[in-house]
Amino acid sequence: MDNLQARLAYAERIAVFYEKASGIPRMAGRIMGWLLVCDPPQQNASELAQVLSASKGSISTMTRWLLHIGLINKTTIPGERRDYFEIRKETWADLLAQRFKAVGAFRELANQGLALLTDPGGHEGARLREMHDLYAFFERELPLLIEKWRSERKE
Amino acid sequence: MDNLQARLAYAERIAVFYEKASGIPRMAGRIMGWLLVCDPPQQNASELAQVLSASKGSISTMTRWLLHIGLINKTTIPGERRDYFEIRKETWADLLAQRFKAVGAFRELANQGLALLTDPGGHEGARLREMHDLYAFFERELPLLIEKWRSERKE
DNA sequence: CAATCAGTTCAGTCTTGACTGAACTTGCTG
DNA sequence: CAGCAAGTTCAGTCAAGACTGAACTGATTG
Repeated sequence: MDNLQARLAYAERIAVFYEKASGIPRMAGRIMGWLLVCDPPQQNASELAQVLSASKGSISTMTRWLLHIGLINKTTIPGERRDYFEIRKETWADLLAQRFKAVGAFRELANQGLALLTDPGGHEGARLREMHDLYAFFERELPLLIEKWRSERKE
Repeated sequence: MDNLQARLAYAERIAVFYEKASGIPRMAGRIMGWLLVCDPPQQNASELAQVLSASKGSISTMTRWLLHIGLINKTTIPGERRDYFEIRKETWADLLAQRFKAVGAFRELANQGLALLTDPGGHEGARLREMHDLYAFFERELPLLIEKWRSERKE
């Protein structure tokens, strides 16, 4: 690989970005960033630890977490001890779909708030009704958008 | 107010939720939560500090921050020293619109990654191209969705 | 002008959680 | 079976940043 340093810097940039935007642990972001630009696209834990200057411990913890939330795949070649990690196909759409699920929870929270008010339908409830209606709107529309993306993609 | 305790518990729940979902500081979330259900909807700093059992310092810091990102309004009654805070109208749509701007940055990041590859159009670049295309799609569609919401709302 | 009230700033405390390193488990290989 | 390589677990360290409390600024009022 010719530009190792540049690719490492890129992984770091991805990590910082995801940390800011979604609170993803720095090291998990580094792994994701590196798996986006490394060659070959499959890497084992030792390689990750070495190239990212990280302990095996944090690689283990973070890969397990990334597996759990479905951002990466673990593939084992039969007859080999090593586990290989790679970016999952469809990762991004799935990630967004999952993130969007929080919208429903917010809509529900707004409901619970309205239930506390003396007059939910009146002036007092206007703040929460606006919140509720917006989240309900997006709860309805966002899955359609993902669907649209998936069908556009297939063509 | 009859159910002060219940409303406080609600503010706390909102705070925890926003902390998990968006990394918003706990106290800022409490203020938001309380401003959603308090009566009257305007509250000054001392009231907030007292009801939320917080120091004036953190109320000051967090209200400034909430003002900065546009979630609340500060209104001063002429001839009064006190500042009153309240949830901004249109807060939620603005908040989402702002959050969605990050999507453009991600699309751009994917571009930068592709520029690092030897053969961006080939097999090696497939991971980043998928990321790029998805974010580009949402960068295009999400503003339309907010627009749709705003026009539906006006009716 | 003294007294008080509303709010800001800032140094210090405390908590949380990411990360390391070492001990441990597991499975392959000669 | 001994030795080694891959990975996991966990106790301990460290840093970031949320929050407090006290000192401060500035405005109002008697």
